[in-house]
Amino acid sequence: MGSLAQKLSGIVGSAFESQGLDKSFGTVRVADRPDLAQFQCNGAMAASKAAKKNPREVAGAIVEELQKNPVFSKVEIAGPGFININVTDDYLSAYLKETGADKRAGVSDLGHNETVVLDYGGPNIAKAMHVGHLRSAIIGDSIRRIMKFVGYKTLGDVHMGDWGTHMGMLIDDYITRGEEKIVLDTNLNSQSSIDALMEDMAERYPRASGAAKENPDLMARAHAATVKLQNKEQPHYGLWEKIRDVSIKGMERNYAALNVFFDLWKGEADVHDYIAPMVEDLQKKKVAIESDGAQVVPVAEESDKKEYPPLILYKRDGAVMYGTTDMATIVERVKLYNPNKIVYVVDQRQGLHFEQLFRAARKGGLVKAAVELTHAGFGTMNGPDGKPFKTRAGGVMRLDDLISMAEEKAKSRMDEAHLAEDMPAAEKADVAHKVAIAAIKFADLQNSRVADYVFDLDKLTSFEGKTGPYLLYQAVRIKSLLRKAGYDITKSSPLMLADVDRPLALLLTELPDSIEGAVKNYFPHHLCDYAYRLAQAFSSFYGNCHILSEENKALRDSRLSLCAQTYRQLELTFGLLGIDIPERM
RNA sequence: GUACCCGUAGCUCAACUGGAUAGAGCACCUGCCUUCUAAGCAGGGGGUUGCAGGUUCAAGCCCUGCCGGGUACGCCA
Repeated sequence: MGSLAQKLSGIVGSAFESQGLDKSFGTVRVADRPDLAQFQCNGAMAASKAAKKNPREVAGAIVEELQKNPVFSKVEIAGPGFININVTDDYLSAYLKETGADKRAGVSDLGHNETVVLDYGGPNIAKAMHVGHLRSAIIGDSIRRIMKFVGYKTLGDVHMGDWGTHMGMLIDDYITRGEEKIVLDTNLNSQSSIDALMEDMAERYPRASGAAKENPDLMARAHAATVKLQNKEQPHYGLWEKIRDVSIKGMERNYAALNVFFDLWKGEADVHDYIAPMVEDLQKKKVAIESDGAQVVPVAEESDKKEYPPLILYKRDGAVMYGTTDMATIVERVKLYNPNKIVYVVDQRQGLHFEQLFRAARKGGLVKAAVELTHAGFGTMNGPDGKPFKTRAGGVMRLDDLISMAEEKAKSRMDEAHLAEDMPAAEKADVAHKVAIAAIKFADLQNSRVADYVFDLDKLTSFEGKTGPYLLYQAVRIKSLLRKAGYDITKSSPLMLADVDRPLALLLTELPDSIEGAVKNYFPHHLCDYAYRLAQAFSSFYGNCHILSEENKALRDSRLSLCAQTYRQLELTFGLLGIDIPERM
């Protein structure tokens, strides 16, 4: 179906065709000069070359054609050859009625049920989740929700880091100190028992890892332990299984708090059995060769402007690396799901790794040429000082600590504003939680994915301006209004558009553009921008006319209908961002 | 050293991939709560888009060269 601008593009495109010009020149967009028109088409200027006429002449012919069409209330030429367009209120109303009733809110089916695997987890099972996992989870989960909505079959995979040298270090430390019982005696049904092991690892892992870096003997032992683990030898493998089970419990808690969902709870270890046959195959194809005692896939190409190190499959000591498991994961995904796309939502700093991986995968014929492999990388989350985010003490902040801090801030801010005072404690805590998550997620998602961003807890919990809580507030306000009016939120009434209504009505036609823009480049921030503009347009509308006291019944119903549609769009958009709206606040 | 990313209002960020007068939020200033939730609304000041060239009807966006910041560059993930 598409946005209103897309529909108009079809009409204007036909007008270009009737002049013997390509219909793509007819692309219509929302005007960036609302004082001049509702929509604009810039194609006449681009088409003037092909037509060998001056731009205003081309535009003139198009305008003449369009003026015959009753959907337009105004079509005129401006400046060097812009075509400015207004539509009639009837046409606008009919569009809103149609999309308001549509299951997909007017968005076209872009996915065609194609399968896409999304990789946006990557927590390490040797330690508790920390802020470094936040962006991946938030952005990746949002992309998954968006793609699912536009018709893709989506599979989100947590893809745990559970098979590398770090596990060898940790497990070797338990064994050499004879402290295996700490792991093995952990009771999976007891939160305190789980916490105890997590705390033990939180102390042990950095110490073991630091010691191994200092001491080559320890590092050699860690590598040996890693090989034993990867060969599933005991007691290494048994310890590993328990650590993994305990860690998953912690991950589940964290991801549930963030309202981040995964279809697949897989890890590097799950693909272990694919590795040997895959490497054999690559060796047979001469794609994998020996180099410095390691087995590698060279990925450099003639035309390269920089150096591409090979992807290492087996290190000199025979252990595998993350490139190996990533390759094997592609093999598994192709075998089990046959995806059309695989999207990795991973820190931008791993860009080179993914270039190597994709080249090696294609060179080895692991995926068909038509399969899209994308690294949707993101920038660093910095603190207010502009450097990577740290605790006050300079350490890495745990994810659950960060969430509690945001909840505390949300709670105290609600108290200050005397909000939710009459609520039962449980509901109040739930609202504070939703406000905190909305604050964190919106602050992250509103920035362009590729850029670094500053995470300033004080700022994003100040609850003013372009923030998650502001958006929740507007949504809740609409809901409350509709409740008071006794107007069914799913209903729609015939629209009567006065000057105060029109900006909101026009904005409501843009939803498909913002969703499609978000899908195209895996950019959720386009959706944030739309949600914010919508909330603001509503707030302005709300301030400019008093709806409940409106005496003209038809106008009152029309406005309630606009409110309901605005709410439904906000709810949909927040849903795609992974943000929950409380009933009241 | 080589490659990639970034540089936009005092601060934090947008700009629908080349369109008209570069937009928001915070901060600052002026109004608005005895009517639907003021976490709000209406308005104001604030810019040589790092610098210099180039491409074209049109450049924050594309090309070249500088300046400044970040990141990555074989046996970690």
